[in-house]
Amino acid sequence: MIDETKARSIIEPKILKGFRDFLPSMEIQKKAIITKLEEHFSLYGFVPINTPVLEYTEVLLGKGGGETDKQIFHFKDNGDRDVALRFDLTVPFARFLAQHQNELALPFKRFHIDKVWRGENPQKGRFREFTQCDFDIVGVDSAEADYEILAMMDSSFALMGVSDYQFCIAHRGLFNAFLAHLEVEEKSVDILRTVDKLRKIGEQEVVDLLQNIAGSEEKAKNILRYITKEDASEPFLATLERLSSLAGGEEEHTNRMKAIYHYLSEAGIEGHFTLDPSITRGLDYYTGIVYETFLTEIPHFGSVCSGGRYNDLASLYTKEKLPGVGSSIGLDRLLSALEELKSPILKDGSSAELVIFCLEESLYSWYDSLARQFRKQGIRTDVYLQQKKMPAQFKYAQTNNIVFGLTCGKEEHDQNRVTLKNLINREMHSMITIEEAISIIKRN
RNA sequence: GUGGAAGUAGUUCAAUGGUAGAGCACCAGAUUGUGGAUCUGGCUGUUGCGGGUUCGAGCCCCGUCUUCCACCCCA
Repeated sequence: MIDETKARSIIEPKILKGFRDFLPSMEIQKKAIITKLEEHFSLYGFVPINTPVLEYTEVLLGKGGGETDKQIFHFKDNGDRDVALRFDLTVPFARFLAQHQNELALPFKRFHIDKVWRGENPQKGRFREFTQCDFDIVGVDSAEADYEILAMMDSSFALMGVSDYQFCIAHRGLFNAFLAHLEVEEKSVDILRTVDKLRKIGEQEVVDLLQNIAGSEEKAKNILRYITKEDASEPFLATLERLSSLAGGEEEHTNRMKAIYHYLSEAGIEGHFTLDPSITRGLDYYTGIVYETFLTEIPHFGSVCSGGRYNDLASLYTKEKLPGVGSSIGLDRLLSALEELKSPILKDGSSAELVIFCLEESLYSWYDSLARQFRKQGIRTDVYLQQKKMPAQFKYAQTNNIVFGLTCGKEEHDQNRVTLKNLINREMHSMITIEEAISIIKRN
């Protein structure tokens, strides 16, 4: 006989850089949050869609060029087609809209929670495979739509139990008007990227860089004046007026922002939003309001929820003009951040609420019938599948964070009673009826 | 993709170029129809992987993989 384990060569179990396994404790929490968000979006009348993980490379790259090219996973499939893993959920959504516009009623409100892939170098909170949670409104260009997305961001964060965050918002259109007023709009991409670094490298560094880009110290200082607040307490509307006049008395975008702020105030949530003109967003398809979300204690983690208005996203795929506004929550980054913060939101997930211990293997059928009765009541019930000594069974319950255990043997079976134990405080309820056990568990 | 630091048991960490270590966790047995105990015993491991230098490498050199950090960009 050949020793099989020795004859067979073992393949080293390993996974790719930036990719991760999720153990039950983490996956249970992630699934719970996703379920909550899905229910939440449905309450706003949003509908779920899905798109393929793999698309034609040309579809995802669009006009191509830029950073996306370098970060996208692409390869030839078995039929020699150029294919790519989706880089975000927004571009496939644009393709989806162009392809199905006749089947959809506008405005169209959709959400999509799924994985995306980027060939970036990983760091803490930055992965090559991660889950995004997108929600968008397409087919309407109005302050009401802009506001609704912001309101949903706010209620989503409240729902997830996250505290100490700040939604930073700005207006790309207003900023572009300002750059045009300064006559440096042809440099806008470089300027946007530099401005974005303000909170990282500081004012002086930004001015130096801007001076090279814009051509004069005067213009660089003007840009800095635009992107910095007079002081931290400057009110939203005062900042807005100042930006408007710096942009030469711009009205259209300013009025939009005023209207959005009005709705936020009426809803009583304006305090969660800061007008931060240094927020610009690198992606060049944004045309209106833009936003990023930082956790107060760890801003270096980067934005955990961002997005904005894009008034011509589907233009690559259709001649029809489809304005939209949307937002994306970085679920994996948010979870990493909460882990870093040791957030109490991340309680250990449990596999079940009740475990039926095995005291007598011969009573298995009875255990199973008990389990069916508990499950009928919606109680997640686990049956221990072999007769092991009790410490081992208790340990099993502990590892899986199960609160209640049913310890029943011949005595209980003969009297059709059960003995229920709270495994946390070790309180025993001996020889009670199943109905009593159910109500104790439900009360917990 | 570029640059820097690190990688030792399941985990937290030790070991001058000279024989693989400690706590916790885990498994088995010792008393069990009720626990986190004690005792005994055990696995704790090709020192991330592959080469090189050396009589001899966890340690020095090269490559590679992964993690973390910075850049780039971003969720």
